[in-house]
Amino acid sequence: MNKKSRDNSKSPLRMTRQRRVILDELRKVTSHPTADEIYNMVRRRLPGISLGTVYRNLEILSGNGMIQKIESSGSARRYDGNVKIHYHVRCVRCGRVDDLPLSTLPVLERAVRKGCGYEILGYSLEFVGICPNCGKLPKTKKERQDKNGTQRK
Amino acid sequence: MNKKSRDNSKSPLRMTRQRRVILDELRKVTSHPTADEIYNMVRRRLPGISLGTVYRNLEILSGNGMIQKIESSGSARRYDGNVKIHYHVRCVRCGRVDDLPLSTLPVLERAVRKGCGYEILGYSLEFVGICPNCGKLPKTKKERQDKNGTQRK
DNA sequence: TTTGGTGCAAATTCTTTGCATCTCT
DNA sequence: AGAGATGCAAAGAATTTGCACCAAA
Repeated sequence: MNKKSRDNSKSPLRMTRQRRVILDELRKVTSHPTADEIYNMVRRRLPGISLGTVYRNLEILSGNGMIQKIESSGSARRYDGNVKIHYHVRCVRCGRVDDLPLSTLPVLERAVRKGCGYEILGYSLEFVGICPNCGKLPKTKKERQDKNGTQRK
Repeated sequence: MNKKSRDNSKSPLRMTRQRRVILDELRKVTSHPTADEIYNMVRRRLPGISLGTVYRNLEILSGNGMIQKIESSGSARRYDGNVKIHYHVRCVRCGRVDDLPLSTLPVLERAVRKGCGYEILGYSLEFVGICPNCGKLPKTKKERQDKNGTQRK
């Protein structure tokens, strides 16, 4: 984790065709695709690419701050070509992730830095809800069963 | 799996020995164990229990609001016997999760409910940092490579 | 009794890796 | 040239599930 600015022990990022196309495809959409979805998007342009390469590149690109990893509620990891700080809502039914029009948020970290013993690096915040599409559908079997689920709020 | 309060279509939760012991063990600790760790804790009392049963019960218990699921940063799911609302810090190095002495937090949801199209159910918030133990150790190989990582803050 | 629960093992899903071969810079 | 990247396939880790038998209520 760190810095391009201060780490000169690293070679520069090599821009292979695969890497360029992955980055390009990811920047074209706002759908926060999973690795597999990206694989399929990229495959239209580079039929021979492998899923492993997609995973490796997503890891490298996010490691370099060129894309953003969105990992949370137990489901498949998603990626975001938009690196600016912003927040997401995840649909508990279909897993879809959307951006939130939330400009600023209170500095949560300050409240935490006091005596918890950890060196706080940041926080991850994600809203959960039901997307417009799923809102129209009846509840899933699992939801009917679930009285409470992961505690939220 | 389900309702006690408002859903009368469901049978009440049957308290099997396995379920009772899992709940009991989980309530004894504050370490936010993973399913596998819970499996090992429970096994000391019920040597014949299977991991599948542990998973099934953790799912049912959290579905009934009797325990809390903590799922986030891509690593193994963890469980918390403390159902009261509180927040966690996760160590980015060792994955350990601790409670945070954070009393209240601003009502984040209000800011979001406006036009995002979702029916907001809540949010999940987790702090990330380096725990006291890991703070003493040198960086991992992975950390040295990672110039940025999942965007946070 | 009867309905849900259990143990076991196999199956899934998502992600990572070893290795021989290529290819950017 | 040579570090780093790729494709392929196999390996992993975490979690879920089918099924025949068992046990709470």
